[in-house]
Amino acid sequence: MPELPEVETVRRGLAPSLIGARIDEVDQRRPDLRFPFPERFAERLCGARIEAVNRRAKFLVLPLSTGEVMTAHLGMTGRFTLRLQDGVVEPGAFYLPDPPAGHEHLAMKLTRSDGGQAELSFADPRRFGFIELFEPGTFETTGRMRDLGPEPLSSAFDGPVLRQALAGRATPLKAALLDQKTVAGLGNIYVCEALFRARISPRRLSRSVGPARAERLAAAVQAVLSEAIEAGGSTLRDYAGADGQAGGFQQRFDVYDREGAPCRRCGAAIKRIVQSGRSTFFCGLCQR
DNA sequence: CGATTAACCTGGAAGC
DNA sequence: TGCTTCCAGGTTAATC
Repeated sequence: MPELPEVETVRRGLAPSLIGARIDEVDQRRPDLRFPFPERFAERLCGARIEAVNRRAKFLVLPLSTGEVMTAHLGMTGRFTLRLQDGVVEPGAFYLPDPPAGHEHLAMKLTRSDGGQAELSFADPRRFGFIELFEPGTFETTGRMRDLGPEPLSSAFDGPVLRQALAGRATPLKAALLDQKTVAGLGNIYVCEALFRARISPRRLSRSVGPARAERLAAAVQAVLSEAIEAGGSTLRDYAGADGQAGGFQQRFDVYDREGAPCRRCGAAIKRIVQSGRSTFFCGLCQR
């Protein structure tokens, strides 16, 4: 389901109920998702409090009172559902309707910071998602986290940084931007949309991006991600925000899933090609 | 070494 | 109404 804006939307929805909550019970219903659950997973979580609900790239990041850090990646179809018990639902509290039957792989009982009870579950039909636990002090320097590129919406990302990350690479821009080492958090939708806004061809070789194009592209990445977050993400199939509401950004796609439709800028038909085994949508006239 | 492809899974939509 | 094929927001192991 998710690229950076969708994960950020989920983060914002979950945070009010999860921050300060204590994990009372963990019901792990299978040994693995995309990867095995962490060793002694339930044991390490029970009794811990969730100290913050953060995001890094497409990962939700939950620092715990034990010093360990839990991370969750939603893969393509992962979804968190929060059920609040009777009597503690407040106006504005959120609730997700039932997740896909038969695919709730994890459920945790929580006591919220206000004393109310809640259940947080993770459902994922395709099981491309995964949940990990980092021992104290090892988050950001271990495993998958270590190799992530800069956060696109942080001051660590700009035109020169992007140009440097692309320098010398023979791969098409589309593939380079999907690579989480180049910049962290983009996926198929927002790569297509950012390239359109920057008027750069997805087939252009990364090493041919000069200072001007790098500047346009970095700005386009930041603009499209910011606008998508503002709209609550994009809802195509499985994804809904933490409050169960569909995102709205899919209404504003310029190119993604618009094969044959007129380019909003020049009117030419939007093209679809396959790169790295995935669909790329672009305007063959506007994007060079 | 870097760059491309195949594989991991399920379900929904489209085609016959 | 089936049955088959294709496709999907991601990551990574294997292969060039």
